Amino acid sequence: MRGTGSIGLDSCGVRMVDIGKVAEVVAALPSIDNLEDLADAFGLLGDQSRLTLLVALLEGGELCVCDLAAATSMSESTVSHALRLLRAHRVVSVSRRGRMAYYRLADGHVRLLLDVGLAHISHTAIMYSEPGSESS
Amino acid sequence: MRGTGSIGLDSCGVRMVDIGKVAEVVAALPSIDNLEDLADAFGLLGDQSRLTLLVALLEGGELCVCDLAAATSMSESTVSHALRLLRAHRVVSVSRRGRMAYYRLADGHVRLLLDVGLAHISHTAIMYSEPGSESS
DNA sequence: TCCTTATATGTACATATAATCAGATATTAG
DNA sequence: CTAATATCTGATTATATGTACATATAAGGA
Repeated sequence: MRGTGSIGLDSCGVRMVDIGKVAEVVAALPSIDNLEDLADAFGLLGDQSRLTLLVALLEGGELCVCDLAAATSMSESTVSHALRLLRAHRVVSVSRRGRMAYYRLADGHVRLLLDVGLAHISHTAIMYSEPGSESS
Repeated sequence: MRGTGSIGLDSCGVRMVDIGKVAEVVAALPSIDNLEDLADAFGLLGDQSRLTLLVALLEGGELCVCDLAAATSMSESTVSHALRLLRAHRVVSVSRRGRMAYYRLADGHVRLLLDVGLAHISHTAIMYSEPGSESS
């Protein structure tokens, strides 16, 4: 069921070229919820302030708010707001000792994504991959 | 130079608790430009429409605009706009054959990030990792 | 208790972003 | 050339998002 090349309409009138392939892709797509969650996670990493804080935590292991602010040249308020969001999404976790709050990465996913991302930007610039023989 | 625990101010009056660690983190942080690029890349994946299109391309290999629209239940215009952004950032590439435009993933980085992300959402939910002994 | 420190929060504002619609471009067929 | 098809683009609008400022909470020290 591939490469039919047929042009057709589904029952709702949606135009398609390769009906078989579309069906294949639809079947392979994750659920809307999963895609939403994943987009959400990527979105959290898609802001420079938050990403910088996370990388700082990746490097430093555990840092208090004011050290995070110092290390990233951000205001403590900005840092606190960003951490609140990250906290809400369980990306970082806090240990309160005395009047300080020490943050660290709490999420294995994000740690891996950060590693993958950092590994590639350190390879100088962008690396384009060959088209790749895709598949059925 | 770790765990000094000293509280101090730098020459510009920035408050810090662990000066040594802050210096360490600052030294280890990627350049602003790199962080910007990385945040940018994550940001592209941080939208459900774009992410869905990219996953569709990851599964389908190469699809024309109308098939992408059909597979993702989005309007062709929305798809086209999203693809334009992705094209501008070299995340996808086009082959125009006749009056059709066939898109595919063009960027090895993104493919890897998608794989990592998808692998983890398929592991049901979130996996928390242990704190990790931070370093030096 | 009062004052200072460390962090958290609310609100407002300014900017950015994405979806939609209408129209433009480009390609093929007749 | 004209008509039809596939994709692209621009403008508008609605919503989301990041940031700054002011204030609130909470802890420790005098």
